Amino acid sequence: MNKKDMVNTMDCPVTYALNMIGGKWKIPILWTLSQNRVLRYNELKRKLNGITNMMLTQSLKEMESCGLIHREQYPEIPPRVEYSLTQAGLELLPAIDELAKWGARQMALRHTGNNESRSE
Amino acid sequence: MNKKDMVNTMDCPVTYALNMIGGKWKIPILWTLSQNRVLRYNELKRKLNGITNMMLTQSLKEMESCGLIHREQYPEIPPRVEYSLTQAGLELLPAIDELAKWGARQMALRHTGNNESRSE
DNA sequence: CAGGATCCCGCGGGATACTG
DNA sequence: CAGTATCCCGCGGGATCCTG
Repeated sequence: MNKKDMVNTMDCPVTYALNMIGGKWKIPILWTLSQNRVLRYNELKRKLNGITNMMLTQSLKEMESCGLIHREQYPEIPPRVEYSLTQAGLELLPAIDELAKWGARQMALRHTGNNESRSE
Repeated sequence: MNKKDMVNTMDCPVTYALNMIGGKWKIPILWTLSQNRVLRYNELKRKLNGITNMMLTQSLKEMESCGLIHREQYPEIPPRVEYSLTQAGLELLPAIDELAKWGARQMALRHTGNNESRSE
């Protein structure tokens, strides 16, 4: 997520964070990597159903240069590249977990039929 | 955030959540409302520097129909409309807070010069 | 296997003007 | 004051093919 979405990066840590993990695939990638300590390129691709090479490569690169993801390349043939979360990436998980818990609660309320309550 | 970004809504609560709060302005709006119990349309607009009427109105509508935001309209003249967070909206704040804390930490590390550490 | 290069389209979202 | 209505552009991201 660059340029036009860099709204108030400087004044808001939330926006700053979203600039790193925004976009269609980054959170799914983080999530997938959090459930499998380390994954190869094609493993990751298979688990992220529907992602294209371009988007996967690009997302990984951006998150790598943000320090969220670690890329380990082995000089073998055929090539083998393994991706994992860095410390910063791991520290992001609690936030994503909170989101997940909230989402799960909302989904539950949805088909319980119970929603819409006021705060005042 | 609709259509093309509805990736795996059904299988992932995180994606489900992001479908509600995705887009350029929704989190800033939630954030702003969380710091001012209740705000009128133009107050909100002034605090969200740079947002257009269209985006503000549209974001508010979507979040209202998601049950995140409560809209109270007073039959006065000139019109007066007040926005506040619903219970569901309030419950979202911990997640946003986690993001904020993480973002703040990263920003700090940034100009400390210290970044990039491995998880393994 | 792990990507790179190109082409292309849709829609998210900005600017501007108007209204009850 | 609190929105609507229109026009328009850019880029996020898909599809497809190519390569070390």
